[in-house]
Amino acid sequence: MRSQVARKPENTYHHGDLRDALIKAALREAEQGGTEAISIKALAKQLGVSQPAPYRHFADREALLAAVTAEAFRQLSALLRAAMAKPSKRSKLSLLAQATLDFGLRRNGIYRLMFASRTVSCAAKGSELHDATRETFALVIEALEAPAVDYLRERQALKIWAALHGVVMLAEQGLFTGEAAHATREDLVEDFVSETKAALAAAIKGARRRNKAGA
Amino acid sequence: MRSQVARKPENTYHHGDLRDALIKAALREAEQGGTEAISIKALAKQLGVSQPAPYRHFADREALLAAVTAEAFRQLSALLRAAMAKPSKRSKLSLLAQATLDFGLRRNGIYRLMFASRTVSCAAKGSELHDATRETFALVIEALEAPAVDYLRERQALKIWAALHGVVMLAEQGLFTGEAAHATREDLVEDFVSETKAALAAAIKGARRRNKAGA
DNA sequence: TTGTTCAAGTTATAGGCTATTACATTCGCG
DNA sequence: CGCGAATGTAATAGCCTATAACTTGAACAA
Repeated sequence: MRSQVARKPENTYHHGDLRDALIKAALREAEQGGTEAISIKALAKQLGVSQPAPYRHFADREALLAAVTAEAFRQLSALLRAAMAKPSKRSKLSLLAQATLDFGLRRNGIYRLMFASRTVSCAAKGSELHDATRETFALVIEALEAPAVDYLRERQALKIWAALHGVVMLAEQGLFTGEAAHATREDLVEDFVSETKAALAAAIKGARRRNKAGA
Repeated sequence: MRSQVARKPENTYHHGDLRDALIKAALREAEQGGTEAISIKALAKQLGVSQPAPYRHFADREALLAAVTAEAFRQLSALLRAAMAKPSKRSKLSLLAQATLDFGLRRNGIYRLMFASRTVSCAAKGSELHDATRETFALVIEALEAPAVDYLRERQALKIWAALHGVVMLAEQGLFTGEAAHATREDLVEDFVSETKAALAAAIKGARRRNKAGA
C-alpha cells in the first residue's frame, strides 16, 4: 500500500515531474535507512523511468541528496510551525522541543540525512539547502518568545537546538534503554527547556539592568 | 608521509596481522570522509593484499565498520581519560567537555562514524562495540566527580553528553560561523558545563534534605 | 622429522551502483 | 509547421561488495 509516488504513465515518453517525484521517493526511502538507502538506480526503476534519467535533473547523487535534505528541512519547519501554533498550556519552546524530538526519532533516517551527513556543511551560502536550514533555526529563535533578537537570545537558541539534537542522537544510540534508563528522553528535553527559559530570563534581566545604568 | 599501516611484506603469503591493519587503515580513511570513505577494496590494495582477503576477517563491510567504530570509541575513551588526568585549574568535567568537542571537530569523519551512523544502535548488547560505548559514557559519569552514582548523576551525565554532541553537530553544520557567530562553540560548552554543575549540586542537596527528613 | 589440518590468502567471477556518451522523442514557441 | 531545447533511452565503462573454488604455509601430533 506504500503511497506510490508518481510513476511514469505507461506508453508515454516523458514522466511529467520527475524531479519532484525523485525527491519525494528518495525521502520515503531515507525514512528507514538514511542516506545509504537512496539509490538513483532503484528510484528510477520505482518511478518507471530509465536508470540515467535522474541525471537530467541532478548532476550527481550528492546533488539529489542536497535537494532531498532541503525538502526535509522544509518539512521539519512546517512541523515545528504547526506544533507551536497548536493552542496549549505549554510554552512554544516546549512544544517545539518535543516536536523536534518526535521528528528525530520517528523519521530518524531523514533526521540523520539532515544533521549527521556532510551534505549540509557543504551547502554553499545562497543555496536552497542553506536557506532551508536557516529558516528552521529561525523558528527556534521564534520559539524563545523573546521580544527581540540579539546575541543573547541567539545564544540560547543555539544551546537548546544543540541540546535537542544531542538527545535525539543518544536516544538513537540506545543510551536511554536498559539499566541506564533512569530518565526518559522527554524528561531530558523538558530539563533543557526549563534551563533555557531560566537562562534567557536572567540574560534579559541583566541586559535591562545594564541599560538602566548606562542611560 | 602518511603513517603507512603495516603493508604485507613482499614475497610472503600471509600478512601477519591483517585484521588489525585493516581497522587502523580504515580509521585513517574515515578521518576525513566518514563511513563512505571506507572501501574494503581500497584498503586491501593499500595493505598489499588481494581484494577479498579482508573477508577472512570480517563477514561484510558492516562488520568492519563495527570493529572500526569500537576502536574509535576506545580511542576517545583514552583521550578523555588523558584530558581529565591532566593537572589543571579547570574541573574534570570542563576538561572532558572541551576534549570531546575537540575530538568531534578535529576527527569529524570518525566522530560521525561513532555517533551519526546506525552502526552503534545496531550493536548487540554484549558486543565489543556496545561495551566500548558504555565505557566511554562511564567516563562522563566519572567526570561529574559526584561521590556515588545514582540516577540523579546519571541524568546529569546524559544531559551534558547530549549537549556536547549537539554542539559538535551544529558546529559542523556551520551554525557558529557567519552572522550567527555571536557565541563560540567553546562558550556554549562552558555554559553547559556550568549548568550541569549547578544542577548536580542542587540535586545532591535536595537528595540530602530528603534523606534527613526520612531518617 | 614428517604428515596433516586449518587459518589465511589468491584468482576468477557475478552482480549492483554511479556516471557518461550518443541517440531518440516530444513539448512549446515562433 | 518546423525547429530547438528539454527530457528520456540504450549502451557502456568503471568502481565496489561479495562468493566460490583453489593455494599456501604455519602449527601441531605422531
